[in-house]
Amino acid sequence: MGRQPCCDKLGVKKGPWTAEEDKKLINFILTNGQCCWRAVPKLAGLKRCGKSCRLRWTNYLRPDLKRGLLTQAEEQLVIDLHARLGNRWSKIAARLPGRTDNEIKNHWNTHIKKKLLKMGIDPVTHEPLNKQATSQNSSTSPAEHLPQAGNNNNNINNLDEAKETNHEILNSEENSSSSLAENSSGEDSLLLDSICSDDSLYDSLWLDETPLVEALWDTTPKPQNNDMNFPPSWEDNCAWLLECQDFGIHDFGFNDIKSNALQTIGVEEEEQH
DNA sequence: AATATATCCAACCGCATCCGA
DNA sequence: CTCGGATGCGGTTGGATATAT
Repeated sequence: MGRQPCCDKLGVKKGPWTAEEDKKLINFILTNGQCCWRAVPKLAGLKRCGKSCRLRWTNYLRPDLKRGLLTQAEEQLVIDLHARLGNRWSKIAARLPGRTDNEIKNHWNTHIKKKLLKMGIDPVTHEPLNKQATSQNSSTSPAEHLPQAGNNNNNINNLDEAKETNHEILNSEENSSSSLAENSSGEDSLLLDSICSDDSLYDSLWLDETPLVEALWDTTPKPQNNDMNFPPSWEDNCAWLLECQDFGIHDFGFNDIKSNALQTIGVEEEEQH
């Protein structure tokens, strides 16, 4: 009854990844690209299910990942997008280059939610809490107001209002949290500013279209591509990845990521012995 | 210093969706 | 059109770490 679990085979490992496993997966993906995940464990010599490999790669090992806390601008963008998209973390993550849905989801649950509550804003509806108490009957989660295919006039019409609200949040945070402001890079601020000041771009953020900002970063396979083929966009644009396989990638700004990964591998290997 | 409690985040689980046969 | 396999997504869990008592 029901679907068989994908990882029910004996000998399929679960739990935290070891450095050795990371190494195998990194080497495999860098050499062969992201092909069908089901085949990856076997081909890479891993005793994991494909799902687990995909998750490990997309959430942790991918070289284009940013590390560390979300900047203020990113956080603000997450709030904006959450107000429109609800808990559609992958959609939100798609608008934040180098961030994963898991990361954003975790950050939302641990940081942003609390911040909004502290400020008297309901993190689900993005309405002021006291206002919500009076209009509880009609209020639902933002996701429920959302269009399935991006044509909800209410949302479009409310963009300015929502933008304003979110700018207020941003501004009040600037006053209350200098550390956040320090964390926010100039690039991020510019990114957010340009997005917020450009209505068409801002509107496009919550439509199911790849924004210009993201297009510059997008290294993921396009959906229409056959997964068995290494996506040309990824390979063509990231020839460096293949070069990175055997030597440093410090010239590309990803040095922290891979060297961290490999450092971690080294450290963990030492610890294990 | 020891213990309890809170917080964070990587990873898992199960359902939804996509897509080819 | 239907079915079944593969992948994607969002919710949840559990272990590690930080903080409070």
